[in-house]
Amino acid sequence: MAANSRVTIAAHALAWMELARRRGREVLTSEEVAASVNTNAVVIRRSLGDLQRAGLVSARRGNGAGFSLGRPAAQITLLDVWLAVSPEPLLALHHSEPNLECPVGRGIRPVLADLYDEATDTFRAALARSTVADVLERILS
Amino acid sequence: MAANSRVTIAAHALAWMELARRRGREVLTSEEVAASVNTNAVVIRRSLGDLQRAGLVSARRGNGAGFSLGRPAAQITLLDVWLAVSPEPLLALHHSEPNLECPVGRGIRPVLADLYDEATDTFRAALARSTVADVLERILS
DNA sequence: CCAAACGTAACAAACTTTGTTGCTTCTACG
DNA sequence: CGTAGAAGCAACAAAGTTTGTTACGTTTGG
Repeated sequence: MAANSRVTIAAHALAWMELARRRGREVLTSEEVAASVNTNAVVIRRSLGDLQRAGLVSARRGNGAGFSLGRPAAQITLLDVWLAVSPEPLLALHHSEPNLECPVGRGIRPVLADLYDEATDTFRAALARSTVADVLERILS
Repeated sequence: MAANSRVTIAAHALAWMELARRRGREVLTSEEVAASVNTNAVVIRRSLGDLQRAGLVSARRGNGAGFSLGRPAAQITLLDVWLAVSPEPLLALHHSEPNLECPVGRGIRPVLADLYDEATDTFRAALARSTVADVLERILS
């Protein structure tokens, strides 16, 4: 249960919302999304809450309410999704400070942080190349 | 404590071993490495054990034993380190199977797996561009 | 033989993730 | 204007990781 499946859950929800939209259902409840993802509705509300904070979906409350896409699926990249739901860096530095009396302990953190950032940037760029619409297209083809 | 600091610990250990080597100390004990990283010697033995299994370091046991680099620091990339210590994928799929009666639930997993693999490959390629020797150079400069 | 150091198992503490329940808040609609 | 339906949210448990720690076996140079 270690790794992050939040991007997967969120991307699944968005693709399903887009498919429903094409079928004429603009708004879905968390229950309906949860049925496709096969999880609890609260888990979906939490995930879609993250996406809402990032503007990727909008939520209406009250009777007959639910979630809808905040903008066209072709304008939501997987990078947008990742940024919305994934607060953790891909690689972490030491969590207890290294020994500063050692030259390596003293100097290694900015060096690694820099290299990790570079690698993370290429990862992000790759995610930015696919949209929710692309994902749905590939699912349906 | 969520994210992976194993690459950091291992890279720190390797850079320190290389610096010690240049100073004439070919072999370091786990205690000596632990002192620089500022952690427990058993943690270092676990980490260097992973690296040893990947051929990046060698360990000698018995009296006067310790760890030494398995090949030149300029030939150990951060990708080698990552592969040696990081079994987890960067992004995970659903851990409970999605609803297979929904088109999205049925088709999304290979699509996402493919996209995640692409992004992970660029991440790996970025890590492959730096070696332990590069890291040490940047620390010392 | 024996001392030094790796190898490894076992365990606790802290933390995350997911799932779940229960309650509150909002709002469209009759 | 009340009510039902649905999001929002807090709290909690179960399971899993990570890190640190102790303890003990295993190896080997001298």
